[in-house]
Amino acid sequence: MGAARVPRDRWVEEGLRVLADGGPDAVRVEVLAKRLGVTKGGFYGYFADRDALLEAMLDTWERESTDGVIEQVEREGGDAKAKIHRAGMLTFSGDRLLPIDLAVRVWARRDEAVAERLRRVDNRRMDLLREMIGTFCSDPDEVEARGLIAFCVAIGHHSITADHEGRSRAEVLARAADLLLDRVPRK
Amino acid sequence: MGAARVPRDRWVEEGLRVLADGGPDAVRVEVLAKRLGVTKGGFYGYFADRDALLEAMLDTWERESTDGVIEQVEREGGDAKAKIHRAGMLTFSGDRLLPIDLAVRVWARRDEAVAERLRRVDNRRMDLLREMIGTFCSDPDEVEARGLIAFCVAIGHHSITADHEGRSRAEVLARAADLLLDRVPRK
DNA sequence: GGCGTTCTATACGCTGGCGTATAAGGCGAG
DNA sequence: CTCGCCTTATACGCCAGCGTATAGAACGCC
Repeated sequence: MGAARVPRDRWVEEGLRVLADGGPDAVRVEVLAKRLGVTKGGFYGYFADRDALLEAMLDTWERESTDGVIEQVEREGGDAKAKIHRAGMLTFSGDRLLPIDLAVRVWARRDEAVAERLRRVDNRRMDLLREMIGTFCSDPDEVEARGLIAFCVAIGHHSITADHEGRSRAEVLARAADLLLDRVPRK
Repeated sequence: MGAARVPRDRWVEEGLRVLADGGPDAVRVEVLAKRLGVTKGGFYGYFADRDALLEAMLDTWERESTDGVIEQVEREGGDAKAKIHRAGMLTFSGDRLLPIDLAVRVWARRDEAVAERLRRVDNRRMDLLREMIGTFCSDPDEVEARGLIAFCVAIGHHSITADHEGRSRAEVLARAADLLLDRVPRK
């Protein structure tokens, strides 16, 4: 037959796709096999068991979400607002990383090892936000508060289904970015 | 034997508990039965099938999250910031509603019927935020932006695992609330 | 073209979960 | 006390998914 010669990476990739819109419980070996047009025969040549696949998926996600995004943001320049916006776009737009991120967040609530990875990733993101916001805001407590708010909006707005009385979500978000990321006069 | 006489409500309640920390896939009839110290024998007297239970769970959640919270907020008084804070505490603190809310949000991403319910709930919450914020902010676009931000923070910060360089999460959130919910001079 | 490596197909036993059928138990009304 | 109803226990057939074993096909190298 076809003998698709499905390499290890494609199992991981397809696993992440299924994770993204079904959660970890949906990542079933035979389901992935069917989606790859193959039986599970070859799977156990790459992975000891299902858990090994989940580990590999998390490895890939962690690498892409941190080094991948940060490198790309630093490579191109721009001011703080531009960098934050670009990091947000890379991580939380696109159909790839965002749904995986949300799935991992839920997953972390019931798996300490996943929570540990997420903590590493989130801390690196907060570091970036702190640095960026620090360029236009001098009070460290306010920097922290704005950073957390920006982070919450970036990941939270995708889960909120409310409407905005005629405005588009993008319009409301643009206004929100202005409030958060532009210099504001002392109170 | 025991004849625990487990009523319909306890199946729903236990279902919500399991949903909260395992997602809809974890809501298994026999798992609930074991947790209730009973076999699944009686389950099919109350519910046609597993889906009927999930429906009932969503009914209960929707009612508690909207009318329940809103009534309680309006009953006691207070200014806008106090009301928002109280609504936030009722919905997103406590160990009951918050985890269910997060689980439903993820669930909604792959089930249109759930998404529809969530939209109803979120819109009622946004209505409340709009009304409250409108008491100290006159620009409707800014009201909308602040409302969305507050909503995002309320549900999002629970999923973010970053640390804050010595500060506690509560301290950072308090500062964030100041930024969002206090009157700020015109730019 | 042969040969080993690498991936694939198929079949198996096992567990857990669904929904049904049937029998047995407790409880309240009379 | 007894009858009938309501709930539970048990047993069943079914299917999906895991992990293993074994044999066959394709490709790369010589």
